[in-house]
Amino acid sequence: MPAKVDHEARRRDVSAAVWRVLATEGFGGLTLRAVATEMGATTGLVTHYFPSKQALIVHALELAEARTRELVPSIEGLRGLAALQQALAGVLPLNPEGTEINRVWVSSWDVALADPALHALEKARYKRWRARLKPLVEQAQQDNDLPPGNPDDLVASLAAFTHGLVVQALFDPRAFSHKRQLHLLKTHLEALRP
Amino acid sequence: MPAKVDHEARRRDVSAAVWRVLATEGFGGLTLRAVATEMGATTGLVTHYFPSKQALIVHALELAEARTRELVPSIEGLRGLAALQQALAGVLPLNPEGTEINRVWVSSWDVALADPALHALEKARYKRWRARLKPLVEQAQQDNDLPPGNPDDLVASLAAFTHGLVVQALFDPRAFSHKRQLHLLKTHLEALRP
DNA sequence: CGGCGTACATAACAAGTGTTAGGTATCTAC
DNA sequence: GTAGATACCTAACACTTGTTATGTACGCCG
Repeated sequence: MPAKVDHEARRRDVSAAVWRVLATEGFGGLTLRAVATEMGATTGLVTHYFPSKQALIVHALELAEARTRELVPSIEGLRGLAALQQALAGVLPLNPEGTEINRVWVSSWDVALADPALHALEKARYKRWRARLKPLVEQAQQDNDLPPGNPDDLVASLAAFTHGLVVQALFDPRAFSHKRQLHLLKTHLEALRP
Repeated sequence: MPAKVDHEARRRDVSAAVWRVLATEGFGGLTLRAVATEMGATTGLVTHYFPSKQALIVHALELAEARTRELVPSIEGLRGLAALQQALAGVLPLNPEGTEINRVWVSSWDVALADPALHALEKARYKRWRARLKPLVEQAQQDNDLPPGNPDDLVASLAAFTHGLVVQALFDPRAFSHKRQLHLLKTHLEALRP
């Protein structure tokens, strides 16, 4: 069983190329050739690591989720509203990588809405995100920093606010500077305080 | 100068076909052939009314905006918070047509992020939407139904909340029933009341 | 009725698509 | 050193893509 190259590492190289293509061209521009030339190789290499384009897309989406998770700064040491604010701010396009990730994310919604399998994946991803936010919301409610009521509703509303802000910021980064995004988030959370 | 067919009417037929394709396949599936077969014609007809695919895309986006505007129910007789709630609720995917429009809308963000010209159009569209909401927000502030402060910030936040809700509802219509969407909107506005 | 310009079908085009099949080099294991 | 498996390139495949040119039918104006 030969192992002249590190299979996993090489696969990550392909991943990186996929990512770069997505960040610049969006899902509409994701082709095997684009990925191949991006890493100075041929389609043969790409298909060697990913059996089909569908597999490549799925992988790209997993990648986006993973990157999102590691982008969001640690909320260790924080709890309640402060942790929540940190968690939400971490999703915003406040730096080049955050912008990149969100571009990929938003751009994926086209394929995700058209393809049932991807649709299901995206739906599950949203669910997971809300589940991760929920305990923070509940803490904030206990601290009387957020109004009482169904925490699931609050989580959904906050997720909505955040992603809606992401989209607007992507299309008009000038009007939605980093400072303003954070200000909007902060003000929004304060306005909700009972 | 012959006029055996109503040029404008025929053009609208093409429009309708474009729309049906977008609603089912998204922008990724928008091709001249798809439009042509959708209306039982050939690519020759399509190109006769739209010189290029880019023109077709631009037209499709204008169509989406027009449909959105006529979808939103009249807010005549209403003012302030009530009008605002109505205006925002009108954007939500609460019926088949609303769902269709939003699907097209969200799906367009892929191409819109990748193409500079479309990017500019989308940015302008967002700006127009916020401008239309602004007077309602200001009225609501005067009525003390919304907290004081920069109205532009409030508008952006409400637009964010609404569109973020749209996206979540598109991906999980079961979890975001019509009733719940309206409930979330109502609760959200109430929570903002000073 | 003859000419002209519009409306569209037909069809070809070059380019780009995902997928698949050899082919070759190179390493490991014996 | 030989056998076998992996890594990757080359190249072809069958389509699909947007665009363009050609042909034809047909209503209007003179």
